[in-house]
Amino acid sequence: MANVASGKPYLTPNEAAALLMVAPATLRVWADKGLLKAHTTAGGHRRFLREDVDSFQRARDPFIRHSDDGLRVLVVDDDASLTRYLIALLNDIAGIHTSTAGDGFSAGHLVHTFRPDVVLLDLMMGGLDGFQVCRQIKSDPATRHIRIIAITGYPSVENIERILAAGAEICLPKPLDEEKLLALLKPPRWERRP
Amino acid sequence: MANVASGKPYLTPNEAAALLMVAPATLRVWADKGLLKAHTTAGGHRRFLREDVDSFQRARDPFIRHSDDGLRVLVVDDDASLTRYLIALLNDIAGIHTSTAGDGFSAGHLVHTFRPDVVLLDLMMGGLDGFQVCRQIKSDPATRHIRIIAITGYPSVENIERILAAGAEICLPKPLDEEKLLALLKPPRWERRP
DNA sequence: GAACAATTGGGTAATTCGGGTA
DNA sequence: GTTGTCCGAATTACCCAATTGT
Repeated sequence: MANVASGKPYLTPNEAAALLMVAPATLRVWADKGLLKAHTTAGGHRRFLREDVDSFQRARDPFIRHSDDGLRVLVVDDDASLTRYLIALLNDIAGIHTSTAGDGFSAGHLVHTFRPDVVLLDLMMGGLDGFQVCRQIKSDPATRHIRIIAITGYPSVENIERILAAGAEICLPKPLDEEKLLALLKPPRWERRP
Repeated sequence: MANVASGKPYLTPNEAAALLMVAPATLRVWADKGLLKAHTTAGGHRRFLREDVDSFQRARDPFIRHSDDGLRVLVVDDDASLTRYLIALLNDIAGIHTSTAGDGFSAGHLVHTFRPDVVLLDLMMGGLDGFQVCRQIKSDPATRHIRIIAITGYPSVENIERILAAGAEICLPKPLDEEKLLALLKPPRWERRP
């Protein structure tokens, strides 16, 4: 359970199996054959890294491009000026695709149609409870893997703890620290392996 | 508040073939021709996403009826008592499955995960613009087929015209006329509308 | 730390799948 | 254009003790 940020850095067999669209039993076979890199806990249970699963899938499924042609970032905020600023910032970086939602329905819609890798989520926007949104994204197996970076103008200890408990990876205060944000977006699971 | 009904996030060839009402062999042909989007497992087996199967089917026959196991109704309203009442009313009818959303995000989420045939949409709920929701559902090819029944406590001529223009099928005033609602839900749902 | 529910591993048998061909 | 059939291969179901997480 000890890890750096808050989200789980690994996938359990069930989660990995769901991602690869296969039964857990099949995953064991693959891992045993050495096709898919797996780590083991002290008790012998398998744990998978997202990047390993991704590259495994990418190597064999022609229809998976998900992480192949760019990082997909969804900005959820009703502050149009901040949104524009963020989009401009992110679009300048090669390989980042963006989309925005200014209301709850769009956010819920785009989580499925845009299929973001990361969501930049404003905690308090009109008519939208960021905590609940985060919890919902994390509770659906189909969207659980999406990284959530919370943004708030009220970075109280309580707010930060709540959103991390809801599954967010980190909570950034406003005004945003550009470099920090970009550093968060770029490195993790973005390197490609042969 | 929002119950999410989801099992496996993917379909095996047999399951997909059953949904499309063809033999598995036919599915292979379609997938090979690229007509139906298919993922492949490491061992070469095909896997299908519900959403891909649905859109394929809809492309072949826009008037086909999808859920064989009953009418799926999504109630979008933040008035918990009205919601409970509606759910109780609808659940009494054999063959009707229900789900509810009390906020915008849940609504956007459930439109994709619950896959309703009909949405009962409150026009003015806190933080949610019913007109825009309606417009969004109707503008997405993946959800365009969903019937929208609007509900409002302010059935002004303007409101009614606006929501119908946004793509709703009808606008019912509050308090609800039970019989009218049920009459709308029950018989016609695969009649062809031009 | 102890208790409990959910998940996992391992092994084998049963099922489903792909590709070629009719 | 769709389906049936055959066979080797891939995937899955099933059992229960052990591990994990809360």
